[in-house]
Amino acid sequence: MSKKLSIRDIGKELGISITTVSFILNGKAKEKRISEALTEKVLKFVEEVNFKPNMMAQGLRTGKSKIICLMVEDISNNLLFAQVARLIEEEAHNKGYRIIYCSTDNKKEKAIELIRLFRDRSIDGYIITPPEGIEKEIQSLLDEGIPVVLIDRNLPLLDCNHVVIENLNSTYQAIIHLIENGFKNIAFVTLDSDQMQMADRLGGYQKAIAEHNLKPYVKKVGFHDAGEQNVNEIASFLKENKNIDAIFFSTNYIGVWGLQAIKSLNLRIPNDIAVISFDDQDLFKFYTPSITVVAQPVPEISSHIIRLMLNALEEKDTQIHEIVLPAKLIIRESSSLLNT
Amino acid sequence: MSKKLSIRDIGKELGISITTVSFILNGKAKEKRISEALTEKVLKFVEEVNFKPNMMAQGLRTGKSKIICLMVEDISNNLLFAQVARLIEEEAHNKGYRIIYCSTDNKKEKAIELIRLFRDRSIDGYIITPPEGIEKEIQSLLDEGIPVVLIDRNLPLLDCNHVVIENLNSTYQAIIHLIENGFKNIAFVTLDSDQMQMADRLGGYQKAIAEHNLKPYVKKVGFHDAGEQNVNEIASFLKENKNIDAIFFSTNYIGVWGLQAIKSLNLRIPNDIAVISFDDQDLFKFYTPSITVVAQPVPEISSHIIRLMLNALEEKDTQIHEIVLPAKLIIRESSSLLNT
DNA sequence: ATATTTCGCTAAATCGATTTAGCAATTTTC
DNA sequence: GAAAATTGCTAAATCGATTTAGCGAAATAT
Repeated sequence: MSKKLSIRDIGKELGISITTVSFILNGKAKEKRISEALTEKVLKFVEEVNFKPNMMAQGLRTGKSKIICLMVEDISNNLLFAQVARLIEEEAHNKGYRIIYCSTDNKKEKAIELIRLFRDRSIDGYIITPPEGIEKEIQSLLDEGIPVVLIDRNLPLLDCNHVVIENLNSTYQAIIHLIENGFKNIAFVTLDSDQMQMADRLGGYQKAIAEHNLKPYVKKVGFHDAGEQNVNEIASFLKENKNIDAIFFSTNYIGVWGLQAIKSLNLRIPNDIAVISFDDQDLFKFYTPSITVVAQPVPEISSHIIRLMLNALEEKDTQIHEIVLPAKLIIRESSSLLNT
Repeated sequence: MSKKLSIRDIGKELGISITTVSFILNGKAKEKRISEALTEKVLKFVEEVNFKPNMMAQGLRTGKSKIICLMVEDISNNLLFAQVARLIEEEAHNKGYRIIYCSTDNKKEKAIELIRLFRDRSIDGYIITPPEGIEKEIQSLLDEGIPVVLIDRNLPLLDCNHVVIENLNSTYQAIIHLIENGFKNIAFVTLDSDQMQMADRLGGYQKAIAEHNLKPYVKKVGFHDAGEQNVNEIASFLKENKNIDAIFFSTNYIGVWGLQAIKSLNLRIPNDIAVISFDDQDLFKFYTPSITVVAQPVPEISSHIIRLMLNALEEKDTQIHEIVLPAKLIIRESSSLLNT
């Protein structure tokens, strides 16, 4: 291949100034009163030689990198994040943006470090699943006018774009579903965390339980470095509360641990214990019996995320948007005795 | 926050030239005979004010973006890719590199388009799961001296770094395991594709079958846009070949389809049909019965990938490396009648 | 004591774009 | 027909780094 072209080469070749070329390429031909004839000539030539402006030079001059940072809990752990990554990718590319990713492991320190790392590198926008306690860092991004979209959970202290689901209500509906199917001693297993989305799911559970004068059974487990230990903890919890006849797992990986715990105790689903988990995945679909889930509308979530981000980047929309999407209860075999 | 510092500000503040600052920051103090006293003073000051050089300016001048492109089949589909993404992330960051990702859907045209898109934007290196037919594009990257590491599969026409697993031998071993457990009519379900890794897996199957004078049963299905159709095709295949007593699925998603097909026919695993799948995942671990798999050593794969890439980028190592790692047969309940 | 080398540092060019300020030529206004 | 406005374009500064070529002072050689 030949050496890379610059805007200077284009100007030289056509016998015009680089200023003119730049104006035309940036769609300012009209505004800058460049004749239509010349405009077309330049565009045609640029197309012909397949000229692409150097991003570094553009970035240096404009201060924009055309890069969006996708900061998730763990790109490999919760399928949700990889799916979002996949779904926002194409639209970003279409608008000339690239996406870098990084994983926080849901740790405050790591998230702060990553934000600091990237903000020195002129990232244009951030899509973040925020751990608790990074409000200050995010606020300072916002103060600089850098678009931020929080996803999966919100930071209530912050006035920031976010895309979340109806955690409280969808959990409430799921518990109601269990209650309507005759279950009385319904447990709720969640993370030991104050994250917004978790608090809301717990809230939905508590609301349903309180409304029906049932006894709450809440078990909190640690974060997911400790899979095996969490399986044991859930098993112990079930052994200590033998009257539990239904159980709700507040995330997909807790659901996986829970199924292991139930298997280890030789309990039958749903006869001995009914099961619902948050988040859908192959394992739940094809488990025997299949597991009822609260499924997040991943495509809708993703399209909202990227739309919010691109609109903010292109300054089409400077308002703050708080998007709350409904989740869907997908009823399978694990949550009703009638089905088996 | 205060405005962003530049190397010029540093120089002004300390009363020295920006040249000196640049030399020191680039570790060329010794080489350029800057006194130790000044070197330390500058480093201390830079640390104090937390100065970070502007990547755009550096990139413009040096032609390096400090960005690696991770081009996979589909970041959300095969967990393998998301895991690799996760595992290479940290080491790349440590060395000052960021990672952008994109998905080819295993389509030649899309891969070519993406490479063209990114090469105009000075990406320093590419980690690619190549679809067939993009040899020319990759060769032209190589010709420009841009490091490329192929992963998951190789392009045999190319002299290029790659990290793959022993597809042929590991499949061979898995089939031998079935044979040793007394299965005689062993089927192999794979993609309708000539990709290297698939060809090798088929080769391993054929070798084992031929060595034991067994009858081969090979079924090829389409790519994974058509999940339901593929389930049906596998089911039909099994109905047409009722004497099949064991089946090997050559990727994880084919494995998932296969399990659905087997379930739809009400066949019991392993009594009616033994099962082994390539690639491990939760579904196989926790399925009832648990599924024997050929598991890829994802951490080893990932560390080789990023090491090859970083060494090539830092020009520590200009040799081409062809890394072939062993995979591991994880024997579970689905592949032996003795276990049940 | 002078010529040469070494030391310690810097001025200025450069990468490739954007953008401000402004220049001739032409057209309009009165 | 002269002044004013518009048209169509460009020169040059700028973003913030790297890097080449080189300068004056001090150290060493002769």
